[in-house]
Amino acid sequence: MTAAKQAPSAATPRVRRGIPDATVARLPVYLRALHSLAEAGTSTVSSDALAAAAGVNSAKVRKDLSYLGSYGTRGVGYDVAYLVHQISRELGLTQRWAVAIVGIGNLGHALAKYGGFATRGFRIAALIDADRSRVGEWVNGVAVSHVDDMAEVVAEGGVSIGVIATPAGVAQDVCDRLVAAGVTSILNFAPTVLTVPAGVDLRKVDLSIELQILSFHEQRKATEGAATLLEAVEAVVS
Amino acid sequence: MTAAKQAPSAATPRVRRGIPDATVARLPVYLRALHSLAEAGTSTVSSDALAAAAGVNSAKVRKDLSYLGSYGTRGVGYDVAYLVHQISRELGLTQRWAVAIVGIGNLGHALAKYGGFATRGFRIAALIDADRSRVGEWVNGVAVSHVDDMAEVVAEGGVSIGVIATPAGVAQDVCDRLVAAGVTSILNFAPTVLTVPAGVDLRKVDLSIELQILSFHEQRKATEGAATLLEAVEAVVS
DNA sequence: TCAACTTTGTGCATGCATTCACAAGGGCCT
DNA sequence: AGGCCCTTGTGAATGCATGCACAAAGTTGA
Repeated sequence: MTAAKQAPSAATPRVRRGIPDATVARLPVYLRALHSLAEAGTSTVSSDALAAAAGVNSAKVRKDLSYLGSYGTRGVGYDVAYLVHQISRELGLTQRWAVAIVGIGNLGHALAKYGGFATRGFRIAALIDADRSRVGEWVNGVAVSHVDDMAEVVAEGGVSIGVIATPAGVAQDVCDRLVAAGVTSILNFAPTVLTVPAGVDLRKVDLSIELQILSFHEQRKATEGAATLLEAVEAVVS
Repeated sequence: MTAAKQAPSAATPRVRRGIPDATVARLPVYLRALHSLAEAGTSTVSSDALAAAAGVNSAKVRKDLSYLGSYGTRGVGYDVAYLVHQISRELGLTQRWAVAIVGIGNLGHALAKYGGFATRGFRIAALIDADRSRVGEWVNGVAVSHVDDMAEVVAEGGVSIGVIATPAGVAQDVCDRLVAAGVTSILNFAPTVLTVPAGVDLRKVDLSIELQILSFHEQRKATEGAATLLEAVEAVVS
């Protein structure tokens, strides 16, 4: 069989998955909106309605969904349940990923108790901390393990995703240990830049950066009145 | 004076601030790296070194910084202290913004105790919850107020930034109340799509979405071996 | 059966972001 | 003083994302 890329005329099932990052980032939003619609008893949804629920443009919804395949019906819309299934499958949520949370401070506690993980396809398989006085404590039905036992805990739990909620100073060390233990995806909450070997995915959530971005726009708004006035004057004068 | 845009030949100070969003999002990362460098006693840094510390490309650093002005010295690099000052000013961090956190559950507690806000230019001016049994509780030196008193608390504290850490169901209502009270920037942690009037900035942090994106890449990795093998075979055959 | 209506899927144009590559500029050493 | 070396700042090219606009396709009603 020749490569489908060069010969798309043949009725080959699909060329190859090349879903853009921006689309992947929006699929969970659609998924949540679809779950809401399903609970409300809606069985069919148009791209317009889904776009409104997800807070985006309807053309974007259609283009995003078209990357998954042609799952809509023209003149009708998309079947909610079927679309939930397809997006879940594409995101890999049909299996339950085991997650380890490292750093059981305020944020780690909050994450451990956060219901949103369990309800989607994630299972908190391990809680890990460096403080021995915290080891053995139970949070949300999971016992806290010591960081020195990370390798065993990760292996036993089949953990593939690690969440770092430690102070910045130890985050890279924790990250290295997670990778050494076999974790291949990391979500970092520590306010520091981490480096990981190729093949390991890394995402970061930085609370303080989000506020600083808001600060920028807030300041811009404060000076906006004067600035737009100035621009208007310049436009008239020139 | 004619508009500088049409006549850049004149020695006008600066055209007008048009800093790209992508650059604004990276400035806090540079700022943090620069703080580290300053603490380590470094007084001058090249775009290469800063890029390494921030985890990005050096061309990107130079282009980002060039939007702020020409603050570097050719052949030498950037003065760390001066750059910290310029970025802070650009981000509006020379003033302390007052922040209100709404929803003092696990996440709200964690945010209230998070030191990263206070050390950068933010002051937690109010903690707000709907649960009357929680009102009056002190968290990190701030008393919890009831949501019905939001307008007064926001006005007294001069709050311009609101953080929503409530359950999804009440997030839009809380958001509306914040806006009515005069808040013009909102950071939403609730897993739901919020709508705000024009003139109000909205950013969201969604823990579960981040995990789902990791899940996508994790699944892709799992099937990658087979896929690349298939592609290799196709390439040879064609 | 056919026409009118609705909604998908996508080609295309536009704009934004990234990255390369290099000229311009400034310090340092002889 | 002058040349060498280093680093910035930026034009230009490429790639990615967005959103318009419309043909293709399917449904509904007469």
